[in-house]
Amino acid sequence: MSLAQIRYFVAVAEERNVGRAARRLHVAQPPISRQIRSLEEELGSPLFRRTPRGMDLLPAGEVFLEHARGILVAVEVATDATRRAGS
Amino acid sequence: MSLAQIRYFVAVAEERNVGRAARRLHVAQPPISRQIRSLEEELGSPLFRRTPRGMDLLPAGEVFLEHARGILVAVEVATDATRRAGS
DNA sequence: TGAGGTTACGCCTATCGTAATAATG
DNA sequence: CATTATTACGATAGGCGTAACCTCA
Repeated sequence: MSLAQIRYFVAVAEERNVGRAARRLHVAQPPISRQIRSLEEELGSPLFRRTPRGMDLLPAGEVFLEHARGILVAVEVATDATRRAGS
Repeated sequence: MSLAQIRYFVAVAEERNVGRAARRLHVAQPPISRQIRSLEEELGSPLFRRTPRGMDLLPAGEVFLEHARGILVAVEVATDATRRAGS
């Protein structure tokens, strides 16, 4: 698992659409699609249901989403606190 | 910043020695040394003081260490909770 | 049949390991 | 001068983007 995968996941979960997530993150769709699949494989279960209109969060995805947001915030907090401590 | 960098950092901080951290993580010393330096550059300040006997945590390093442990735990918790939810 | 997700494929960057080098008490 | 960290360097793997393809209401 990587922080990029977590960021991609959160964007897709919030946009419910890979293409919009890609534009928001300034990357192409395929990297997002691949990283989401890789994350699902690592976690052992699908996080989204694919529909012709986009991506619907499954229950496992909802669980991961809450934790994922916390991880990204924790990284920011760690960065800021360390930068402050180093000045 | 990557989760690998955070794991490398925690190992070095706990072992106070790059070589021991490397053995513990089953990688060679140079990757650890490089990733620590890269992390320090990203955070804008050194995290360790280099001595001929190893690595001493600086104040900024102590700050980062506490946050870093929390991030790694959060990743584990997120993984376990999601695996459970998907079963 | 159109909107959106996925696969194929080639490139390119990042990371690794081995070996050589530096630094310091 | 021994111990430890770092730099050099070549090899490999992982990630990205473009283009082609699939899927389903």
